[in-house]
Amino acid sequence: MFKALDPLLHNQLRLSIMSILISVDSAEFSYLLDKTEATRGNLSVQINKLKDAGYISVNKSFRNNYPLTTCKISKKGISAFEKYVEALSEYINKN
Amino acid sequence: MFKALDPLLHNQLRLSIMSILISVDSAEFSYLLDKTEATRGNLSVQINKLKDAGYISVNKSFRNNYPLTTCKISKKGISAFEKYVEALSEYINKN
DNA sequence: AAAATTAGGTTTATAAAATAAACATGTTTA
DNA sequence: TAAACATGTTTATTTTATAAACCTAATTTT
Repeated sequence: MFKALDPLLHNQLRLSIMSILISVDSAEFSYLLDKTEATRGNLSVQINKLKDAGYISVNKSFRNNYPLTTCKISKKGISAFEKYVEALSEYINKN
Repeated sequence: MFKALDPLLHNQLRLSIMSILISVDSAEFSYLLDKTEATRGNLSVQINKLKDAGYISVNKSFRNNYPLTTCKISKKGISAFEKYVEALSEYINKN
């Protein structure tokens, strides 16, 4: 009756990250920090979980001598997100 | 930017329970067990959390000599559910 | 030029939550 | 009357989320 909800997406911070990434080309760590209002530690952990799942790719470089981490959603991430939204609609569309 | 997601509702089993209860007058423990496919232990725990939050009321009686637990969503539960759905739509409506 | 502060994260330790397994209590059936 | 069933509850374990502490290097302040 109820489809499973991808546990990786069914978390507020990770869902926020994915929600942002799905509507931009890519986003910097600081941008995600600002938009999600998470702590740096938590953001770092959740970014890595999404990366490990292959839902996003993470690029590390330097800008003005400072480390710069940039995230981008992957095809797999997009389809997981879409699937999650579809599954969820089963729960919340009280038909 | 992102509204908080009521942690009580942001759980697959509790959300399933609420999703069922919002569309029926009341539901028995066994019915919820069947529809959610949860274990009895997990269902029991989550029902109690929803009850403690005032999102549902729980009635205990007997039928054919066996215990019978019946659940019903409350006004508070309905509005929490609606609020949750609204908050969630912020995350998943990639506008 | 040392000390303090900022930038940009990561790692680790703790707290909270989810879940299954074990238990409880009574009932029915072989 | 012993085994199996019905209906949950409690407890113990595993998983997860999160914040605090830490790290490295760059920059600013005194």
